[in-house]
Amino acid sequence: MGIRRKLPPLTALTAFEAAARLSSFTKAAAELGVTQAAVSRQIQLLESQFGFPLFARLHRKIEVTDRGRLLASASQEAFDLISASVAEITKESQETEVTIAATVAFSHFWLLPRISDFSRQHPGINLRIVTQDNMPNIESNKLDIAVRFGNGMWPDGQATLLFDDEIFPICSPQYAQTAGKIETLQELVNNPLISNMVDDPTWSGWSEWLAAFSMELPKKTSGLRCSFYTEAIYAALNGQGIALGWRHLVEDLLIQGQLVRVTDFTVKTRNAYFAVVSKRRLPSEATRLFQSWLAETADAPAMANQVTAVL
Amino acid sequence: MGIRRKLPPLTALTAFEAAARLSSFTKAAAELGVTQAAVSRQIQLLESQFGFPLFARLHRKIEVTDRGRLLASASQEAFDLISASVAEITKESQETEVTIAATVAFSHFWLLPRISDFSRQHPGINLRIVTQDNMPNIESNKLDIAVRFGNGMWPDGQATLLFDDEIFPICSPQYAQTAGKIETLQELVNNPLISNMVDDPTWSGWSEWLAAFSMELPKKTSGLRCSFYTEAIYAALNGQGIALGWRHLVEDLLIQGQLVRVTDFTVKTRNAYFAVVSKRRLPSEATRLFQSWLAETADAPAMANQVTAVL
DNA sequence: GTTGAGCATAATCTCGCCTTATGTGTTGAA
DNA sequence: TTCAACACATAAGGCGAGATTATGCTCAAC
Repeated sequence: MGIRRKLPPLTALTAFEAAARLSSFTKAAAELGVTQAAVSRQIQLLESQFGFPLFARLHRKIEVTDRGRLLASASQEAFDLISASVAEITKESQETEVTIAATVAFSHFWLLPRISDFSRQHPGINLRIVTQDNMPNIESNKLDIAVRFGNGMWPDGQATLLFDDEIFPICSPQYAQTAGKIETLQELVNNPLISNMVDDPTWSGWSEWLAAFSMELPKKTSGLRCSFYTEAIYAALNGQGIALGWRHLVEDLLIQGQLVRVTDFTVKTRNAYFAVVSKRRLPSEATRLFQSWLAETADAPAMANQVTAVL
Repeated sequence: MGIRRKLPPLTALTAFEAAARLSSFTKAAAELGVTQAAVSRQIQLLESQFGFPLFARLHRKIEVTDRGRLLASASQEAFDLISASVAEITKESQETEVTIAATVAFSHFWLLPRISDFSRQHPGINLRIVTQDNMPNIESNKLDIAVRFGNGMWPDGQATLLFDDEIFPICSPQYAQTAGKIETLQELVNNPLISNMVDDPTWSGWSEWLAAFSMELPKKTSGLRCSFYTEAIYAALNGQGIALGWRHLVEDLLIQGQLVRVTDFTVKTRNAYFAVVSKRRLPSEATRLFQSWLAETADAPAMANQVTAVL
């Protein structure tokens, strides 16, 4: 459909769209700043070109036909689209605020511990972080950047890869000491396994993790069942059992020695973390700076000396 | 935004859109059937009006700027929208096929038992029924009508109410006889309660139904747990316990005496059944006929003599 | 250095679109 | 019934947006 499409005369279409919206040639003419006759002619032109009427001429009013209604709604959408785009590229705001959306876990364990580094580099830029687990819509929530986990295909924005991830069991050093050496997955599942509620289908829980090694989660398992991933990690920090650690989320805690890995078994996730920006909006300079900082920081090795969130 | 929007010259915009898409003024000119100079002038006009370049002029090629890219993508979408709409209203097909989407339960218990009536009235129209539980997209699946359960607000189409619904417990006559009289909800929950898996948030299960009477579903309940609603109803028909009956779905079976109500407790649903048609497409005569048949039949009382699906 | 591909610029023309003026049909008040 | 008023249609004519033709400019390739 892209190439060689047949478009009706667009000036005529604007006249038609206004007339349909206002249900009046005269009002449409006033809105467009032309005479009523001009609108009448333009619409006749369209109608003769299509070969059917767009309006039913009633006594002192007009009424769009079914076909006309369809065309009017499409035209209105189209012109709104153009108009919004023009407004977007025309406005020259020195935007100093950047709004970022991320999940609770990502925010807490990755973004917030690192964010001060960005603010130090760019003191003039104000960051607003929207922490929300269900995927927010970029347009309607006025987001500049959303950090999402998935396959990189989203309809509302352009995604750039931050990093893949992998998942492995972790626990506190104390717990590891008392539990003793864990060699097999069978030994592993005899420990209390800390899990959390998931409604995100891309998220992996214990049963999916074990399934990667063709193992089933035993019917009867002990271990906490938390509402959020953050709580699961804190439970592990408190020595209450073994949780699933997502590498980039727990890396700081591993380096600081607050968590340890209990086995070498690990699962690489099929999905990955992406930074998503709107297709519709022009990224401000501040947004662009944040995006490149995000990409750089995602590439950089985890920092041991990093101060981690409230512990 | 609707009124008095400021649009750039649209002919210039078509030139720009083509140039951006083809990355060449010359090719754009060829596509539009004008000279290269014309395209060049139009784009200059746009640029001077905006006050910034839309293309970076490189040596033997051009490259859209960031702002240009945004405008180009919006323009392309807009023109595609118009072009599609024009194609839709221009085509004059005597469509004789109507494609209807509905859930498994609605299809099985309501639509299919009644459909022959429509075919008898309109032998020339071929019906294609897409039975699918997750909500299909109207545009991409080329649906003419979708029957949906919800609040009537969907972004992709215009909904007209078919009927409200209510939910009450039902079982087979044999089961009712052996179970004896059921007066209270407490007696009710002591029976095996047949349920089915739900992922639809608008769907109500036993716990939601009981909650309407400020009652909790006991932790320990007996009763089958089916994958689909249809299976739950068949389980009830087989006398395996008490299921939740949706009035319009089980009405035929009630009238035929294959199912009976066990209590007068009933819950009116907040949502309702709607027939949804695309905003983008012009309903064919056949579609319109089917839609009015649907509305009439939904209004009509249930028919006892109706032959019901394979039993 | 010469060539040539692709965009810019200038001068000119023309037809698409607007305006003015008037016609037609319907309605509602006198 | 009549007539004024309102809303869209139609006709004639003018003007300017946008097309054309012709030529210039620039830079990479040979």
